[in-house]
Amino acid sequence: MTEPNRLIHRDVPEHQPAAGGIAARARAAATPQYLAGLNPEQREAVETLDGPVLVLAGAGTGKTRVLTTRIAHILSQGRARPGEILSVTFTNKAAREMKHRLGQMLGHAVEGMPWLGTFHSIGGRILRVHAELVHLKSNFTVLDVDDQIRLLKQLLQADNIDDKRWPARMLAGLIDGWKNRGLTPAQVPSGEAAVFGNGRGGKLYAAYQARLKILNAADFGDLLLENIRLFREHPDVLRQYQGRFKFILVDEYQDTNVAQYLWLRLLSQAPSQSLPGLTRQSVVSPEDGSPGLDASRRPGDDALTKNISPPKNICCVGDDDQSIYGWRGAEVDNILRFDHDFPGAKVIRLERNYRSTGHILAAASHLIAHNEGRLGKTLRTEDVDGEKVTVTGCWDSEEEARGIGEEIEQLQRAGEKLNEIAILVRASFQMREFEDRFVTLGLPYRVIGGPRFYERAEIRDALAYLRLINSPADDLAFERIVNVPKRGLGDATVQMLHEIARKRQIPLSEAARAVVETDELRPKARGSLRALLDSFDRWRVQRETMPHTELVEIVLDESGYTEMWQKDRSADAAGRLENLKELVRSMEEFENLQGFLEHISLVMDRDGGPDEDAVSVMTLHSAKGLEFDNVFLPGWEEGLFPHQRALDEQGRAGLEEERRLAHVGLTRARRRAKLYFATNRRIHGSWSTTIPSRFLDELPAHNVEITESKGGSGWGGTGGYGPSRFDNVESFGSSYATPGWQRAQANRGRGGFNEAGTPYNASRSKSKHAPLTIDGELVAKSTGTTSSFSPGDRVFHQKFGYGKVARIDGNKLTIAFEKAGEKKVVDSFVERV
DNA sequence: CTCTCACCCGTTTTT
DNA sequence: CGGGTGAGAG
Repeated sequence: MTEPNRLIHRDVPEHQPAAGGIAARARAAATPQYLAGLNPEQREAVETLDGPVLVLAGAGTGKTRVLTTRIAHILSQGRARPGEILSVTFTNKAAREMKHRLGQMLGHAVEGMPWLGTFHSIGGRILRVHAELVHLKSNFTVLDVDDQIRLLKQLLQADNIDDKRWPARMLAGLIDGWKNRGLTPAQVPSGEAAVFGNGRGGKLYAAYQARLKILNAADFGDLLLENIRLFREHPDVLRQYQGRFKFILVDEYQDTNVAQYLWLRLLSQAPSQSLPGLTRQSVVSPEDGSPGLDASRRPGDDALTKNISPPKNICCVGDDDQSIYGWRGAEVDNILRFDHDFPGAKVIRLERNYRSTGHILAAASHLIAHNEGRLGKTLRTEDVDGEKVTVTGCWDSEEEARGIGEEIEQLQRAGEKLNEIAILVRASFQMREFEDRFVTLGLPYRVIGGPRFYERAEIRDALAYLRLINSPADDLAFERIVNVPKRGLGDATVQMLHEIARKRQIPLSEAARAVVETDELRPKARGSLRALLDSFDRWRVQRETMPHTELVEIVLDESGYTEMWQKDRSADAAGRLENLKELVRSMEEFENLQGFLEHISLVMDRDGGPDEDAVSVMTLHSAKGLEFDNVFLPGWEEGLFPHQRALDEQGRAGLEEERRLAHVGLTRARRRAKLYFATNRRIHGSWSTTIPSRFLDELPAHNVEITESKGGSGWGGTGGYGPSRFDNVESFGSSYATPGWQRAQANRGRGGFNEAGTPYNASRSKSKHAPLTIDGELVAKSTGTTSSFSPGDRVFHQKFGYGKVARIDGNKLTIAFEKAGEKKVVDSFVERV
C-alpha cells in the first residue's frame, strides 16, 4: 500500500517538508494549497478531524469538495493511511466521482483508497473475506430482484400459498423493508411478520434466508445485514475493522436506512469495546407494544450510549432537505438525530450556494421552508438575481410539451447548449410526451434512467450462462436459461428436475445430469437437455484455457442465444445485440470470469451516453446531484406533484418528501428554472382536469413570473383560460390574481386531495412557522406525530373495510385488512371498532 | 410446449 | 390507454 507521505508530495507545495511533527505544524501555518479555495465553513468541515461531525450541506454548497478535501487533509496531516479511511457513498456514480476528484487532488493515488465505495460494495467485500462465518462461501452470488422474486415464488408454491392474493413481489418488498431496518427473521416483530400469507410471513423470511445459504447467494440487503450479524456474532472480527478504520466519512447521510446506520455505528466505536448492548437491545421483543419501531430501532441508545466510549472520527455529510428516498427505507431521522446518536457531535452548516442565481435560490428556499421536519438551513448566494423563475399554465400535457419544445428551440437559437438543458419530471410516464415532441422537432434528447444495464433481460440471460459455468450449483441461473433460447424444456421438465433435486438434495444441474441417463423424459427433451449439459461441460473446460471475453462470445454463439435475437424481428432486437456486445466489452476490465461476476451486480452501470449535445429527460429522483443551466419542471399539478399516492400513504410526511423533491428540482438549475402545469392531463388512459400544485402557491411571488404558454393553439380561445388573460403580467406578479389562477384556487375546495389529512390551508398556514431549529441545537423533529392506535387494534377504513393494526410509524399505520391485504394508511382515515 | 387473449393495474429507484 | 401476467386452447 502506498505511504501517505508519498501521496501528498504532489499536493504539498515544494518548500514544505512532507512529514514529521514540526513539519506538520509548519504546514498548517502556511495553509496548504488544497485548503486555499475553501470558504470558512467548508474549511471548518475539512479541518475538524476529531470526534463526530455532521456537515449539513445544502444543494450546491460544495459537498463533494468538502469530502474529498477532508480525505486529502487527513492524509497530508499524516493522521491516517489511505487504507485506514472508510468512505462510503450510496451510488457507484458518487463513488467514482469521489475517486476521480481525489485523483485530481492527490495525483493518481486512487488505488491507495481501498475502502472508498458504496455501502453495498464495501459490505460485500468484507463479507467475502469472512463468508464462512455467516454460512456462505467467498464466491457467493449477489442476487438481483428478479432472482429474488423467482426464489420467493418457489417458496410460496412449496407452502401452498396463493400467489395471486399474496404476490411474491409483496413479500420481497416486506423482506427488503425488514432488511433495511436491520431485522433478521428472528427479530421481526411477530405482529408484522403475521401480516403476509395468513401469518406465515416470518416463516417465509426465515425459509428464504435458509434457501439463500444453500444457493450460496446473498441479496442486496444481506450485504449489510449479514455484515451486521457478522460483527455482532464475532466481536473479534468487528474489532479488527474498528481498529483499521481511523476515519469514517459518509456521503448523503440523509439517505441512510437503519441497517446502514447500525453498520456505521458498529464500525465507529472504539475497538476495545465489546458492546454488549448492541446485541441484547437489538433483539426486539415482538410484543413490546406501543413505541414499536421507534423504541426498537435504536439499539445502543440512551443509557447505553453513555457507557460506550465516544465514537471515533466519523463525518457524515448530508442534507435533510434533499431526503427523497423515504419510500425506500431511508430514515430522515438518522440525520435529524445525529447529535443524539453521536454525542458531542459538531454540526457545521454549509449555506453558501455556488450554483444558482438569486431568484432561483430564493424560490427554492422559500418553498422548502414550508416543511416542518427539518434542521433548518438558509441557502445564500452572492450571484446576481438573474431571471425569475417562470410558471406557465397550459391547457393540456400536449401543449406543455409543445411549449417546452419551443422554449428549448429558442434557447438553442440564443446559443445555449442542449447539454445544459434538462426536463425533470415527477413520474416516468410524463417522459413519453416529450420524446414524441422531440422526435417531431428533430431535437436531440436522451432519457436518463430507464432499466439499468445489468437489469436488461438479455444481459441477465447472458450472465446466467456465465454464472452457471462458474458455479454449477446456481439453480436460479439454471432455471433462467434452461429454456432460453427455446429448447423444448418447459415447465414440466423443470418441475421434474426440481423434484429430483429436492429429494436428493442436489442442485438442478446435477438432477438434470441424472435424469438424462434415464428415460423419464421424452426423447426430444432428453436430447436437448443432454446437449445443453454437454455444452456446459465443454465451456467449463474451455474456461481454463481461454480469456474470459473470448469464452463469452463462444457461449453466446454456441448456445444459440445470439441467434435467437438475430432472428427476432422486433424493434429492440438490434439494441439487445448491441447490449450484449457492450457486455463483452465491459468484461475486458476484469481479470477473469470470477472477478467479473463478483462485481457485475454491484458495480456495473449503464454509462453508454456519448457526449453529443442533447437535452436530458429524467425523473426528479434521478436528477439528484446533477445541475444544468436551464431546467424545465413540467407537471406541477395536484395529484401528480405532490403525487396523490404519497399523500394517501404517508400523509404529511409524504407531502414533505414531495416538497423536498420540488426543492431538489429547483436547485438543479443554475440560471433558469421553468415550471409548468397543465389543466388537463391523461391519467390511466382517460382525461381528467387537474389543479395547479400547491407548491406553486408556496413560491415567493417576488421571485416568480407568470408567463404565457408558447405552445400555441391548444388553449381554447373563448374558455376564459386563454393567454390573453395573462395580459398584464406585471400587475399580478405579486399575487397570482389571474382569473385562471383564481379559478384553479377555487377548485381546490372540491378537489379530493385534502383527504390526505393535510387540508391545503392548514398546511399552508402552519408551515409559516419558523423551522424548528434553536440556535444550532438540533431539534430532531420526527416526521409524523405519535398515533393513538396500538398494534393489534381492530379498525375500520372507508375504502378497505375491517382490519388489524400491524405496525405503527408515526401517524402512519400498517394495517392487515381482511379483504384488501396489507396497506399503509394515515391514522386519521381509520376508526377503532 | 407455445401461443393468444382476457384481465388487471397503474410513483419515485439504488444496490 | 398499454404493458405485464395468467389461464386456456392448439
